[in-house]
Amino acid sequence: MTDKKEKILNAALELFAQDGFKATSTNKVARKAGVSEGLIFRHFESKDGLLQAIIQEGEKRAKVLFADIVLEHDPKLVIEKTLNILFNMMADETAANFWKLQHKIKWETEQYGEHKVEPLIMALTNAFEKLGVENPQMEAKLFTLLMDGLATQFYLVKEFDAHGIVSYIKSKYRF
Amino acid sequence: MTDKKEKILNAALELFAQDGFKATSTNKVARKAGVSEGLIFRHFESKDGLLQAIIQEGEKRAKVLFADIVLEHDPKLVIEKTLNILFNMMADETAANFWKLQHKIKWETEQYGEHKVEPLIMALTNAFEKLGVENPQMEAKLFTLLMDGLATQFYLVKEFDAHGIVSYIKSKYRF
DNA sequence: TACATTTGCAAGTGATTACTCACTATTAAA
DNA sequence: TTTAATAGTGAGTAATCACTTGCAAATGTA
Repeated sequence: MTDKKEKILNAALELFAQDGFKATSTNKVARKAGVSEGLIFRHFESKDGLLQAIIQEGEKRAKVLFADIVLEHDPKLVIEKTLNILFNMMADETAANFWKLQHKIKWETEQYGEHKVEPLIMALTNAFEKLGVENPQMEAKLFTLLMDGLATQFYLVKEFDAHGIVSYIKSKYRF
Repeated sequence: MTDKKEKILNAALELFAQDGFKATSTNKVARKAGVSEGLIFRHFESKDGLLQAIIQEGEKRAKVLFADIVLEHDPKLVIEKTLNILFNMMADETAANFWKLQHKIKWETEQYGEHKVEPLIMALTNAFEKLGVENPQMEAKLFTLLMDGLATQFYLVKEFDAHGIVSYIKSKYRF
């Protein structure tokens, strides 16, 4: 990975997350990265290729994030850690852009990527079962619904009180 | 409202909801509507004006939908009717496109439109209070979170079991 | 009828789009 | 040191973009 290639990725990530994929021109990306426009196509073939590279990196990060949860034995911690994903998304500006883009792009491409969430649903189902919940699978699905709503409002609602809501949810799920 | 003006609105609604606002060219809209491209600008001034016209129509529909809930006295019915909004969004193809666009456009413009949801949150808060919930305001906010998650998965997850999830939620909120 | 307004179209406009191409600079093995 | 591959540039390209203009047809109104 050359220096300029990484600069392209970073610039693209920020612009795609801010303005959207379609609304961001390759010219803009090149200027922000301090690079000739042609270099984008040398490295990524097409504008879509550039997006795919960013999304792939996102999948990697998601796997790392989910792995810690899937391996967790304590059901209460599975739930808590899942909710903490939201705070992980706020960690720093790069991370924030990263996850914002992942959510944003879902609506632009209309692809949710069910397979990515599947292991998380399994882990949650297992956790709820251990906790004696009547319908653990439904409860797990409901929980992912909540996470989606959380992300939506976190990114789109001004002055959204993430900490307040999350700690309220945690108190509700404290068995 | 002339016949052709309405055809433009319908074509634009469908295309914007399917492919997104930025990704849809005025040329495409005109061709789908069976109309000259110039006519779009005669009636709506700009591409953005066309979008605004559609969104305004959406706000009207939202008001009608919410009014029925806000005026409801029975707290259980407030909750049930709120959840039923999802089924209202599935009523017919036009309605589906309408609400899909409203959700999609949130991410493209990054504006959630808090003020629109405010009366619904008030109604829900009131309902939860009547039902003796400890923290009715938080519970109401949590409920809108759920509704956002519901919409997200309804539009983006293939084979999403809307009826199953909604009836599960209803059973959870049956006090 | 006469006149004014609205509705509509076809053929433009300059700007911007994603992408290509011919070429040079740098790096790294042989 | 020669050779080959990779990294990088800058000036193109045709196509598409939102939008304008001039003029004709339809419609309302007195």
